[in-house]
Amino acid sequence: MPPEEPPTLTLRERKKREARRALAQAALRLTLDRGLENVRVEDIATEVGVSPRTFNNYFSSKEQAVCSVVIDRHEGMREALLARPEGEPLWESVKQAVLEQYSREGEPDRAYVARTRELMGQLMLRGEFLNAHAAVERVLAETIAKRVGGVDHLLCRLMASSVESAVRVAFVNWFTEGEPLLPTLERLLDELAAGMPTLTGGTAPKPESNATTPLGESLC
Amino acid sequence: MPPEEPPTLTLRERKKREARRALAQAALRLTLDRGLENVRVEDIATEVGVSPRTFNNYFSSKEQAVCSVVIDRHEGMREALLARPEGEPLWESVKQAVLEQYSREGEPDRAYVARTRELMGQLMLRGEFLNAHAAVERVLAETIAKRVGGVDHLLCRLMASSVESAVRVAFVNWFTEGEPLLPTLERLLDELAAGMPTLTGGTAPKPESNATTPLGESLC
DNA sequence: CAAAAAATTGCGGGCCACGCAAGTTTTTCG
DNA sequence: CGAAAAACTTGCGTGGCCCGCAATTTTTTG
Repeated sequence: MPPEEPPTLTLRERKKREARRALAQAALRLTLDRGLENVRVEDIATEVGVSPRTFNNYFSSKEQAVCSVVIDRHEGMREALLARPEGEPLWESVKQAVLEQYSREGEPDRAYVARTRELMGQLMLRGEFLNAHAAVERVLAETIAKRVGGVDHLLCRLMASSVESAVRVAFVNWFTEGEPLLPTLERLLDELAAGMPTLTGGTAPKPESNATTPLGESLC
Repeated sequence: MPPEEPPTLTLRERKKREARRALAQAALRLTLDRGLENVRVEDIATEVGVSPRTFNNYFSSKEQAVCSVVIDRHEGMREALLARPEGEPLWESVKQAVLEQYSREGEPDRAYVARTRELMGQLMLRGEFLNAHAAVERVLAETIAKRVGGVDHLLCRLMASSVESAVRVAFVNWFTEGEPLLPTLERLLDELAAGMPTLTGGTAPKPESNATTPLGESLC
């Protein structure tokens, strides 16, 4: 008998994950090469060596397969957030967790920038990409709730949702303007945490003492 | 010759708008009655008295037709925002504009709550609803940019995006918890404007002088 | 009123999602 | 171990959707 006894991972389970992963990757690769509309389900299935029908056992659409990469991101995000030290301010924790997650993936490949841009456009159009982000958002909200003691779910969802907004905006900015992702992301999260003083600078709704936003003028 | 000379609205144009509107409404009504999966394109077309092929001249999918109601909201939002007085603080303007728009539509029909919930579930699943929100978001960002002088587009997009986040969260809260929409919305927008002090209250990232957030304790 | 411009419609094709009923692989248990 | 059970894969067939194309009808224009 084999000495390896995987704790809770039956062989079946491993195979399933493997297949799913392979399908998602194939879908992404083919889409980056040819554009989404030139990839048939049959192509993806063939690439992995599996029947088209089987593809639909794992994903109910091409778009879903491509976006599953985005969805899987939630795991890393949750772990990163829960791993932050106890006493740290919430916004700082969230910021670091998000940055950590996105720096782990690295700035996307230079050669694929054009393709990725195209892909993003298509996925934005079809709603599937946004849908995927919504999934990440739910997990993030849960995690935030756990982090702060889980009282006001509404606010947790708001925070998660607006953080995802920042991510999306930064992403779009990256692939339309070519500016690096992480600095933009950091800046946007800081703005969020402060109620966007740079925009509202001259006419802050809750200035109290708006000594923190005099330099915002240069941009707005 | 007819004495009426519509300024820039040719007859053709009116018919098109009418048809589009009729199709969208039919799509929404049927979906609320039966659920999206039980509505075929053919049904919608028949309801309006038009060929199925024509439906696809106006909308490229059922989902798009249903969501066009959401998209049309952007018009009202833009006007409302641009109509706010000059000197008003930006967050206040945005808040009032959004509230105005959503109070104009009125709290949704009691009888349709259950149906609407179901519909939202389906539309959330298909990403089309989120897609529609993204469209509103783009217009909102533009409008905000115009409002503040249009310099930092990135921040404008962030603000628009997070405002839409608040709207979505309030909406979901409405149809899952049954709480009234407008008060929730107002509260969420206030929280956004202040960087969500209620959540981060005890551990604000940019306290400077955190004399503004002592009362947040009650919730968090 | 006639020619031009624009919309509607039917048809045909390609593709996609999924239910169903074999067939195959993995797991379980005596 | 070895057979029954459970889980996954696959082919087939169905219904549906989206869209290009070309013919027809409607509206506009001069």
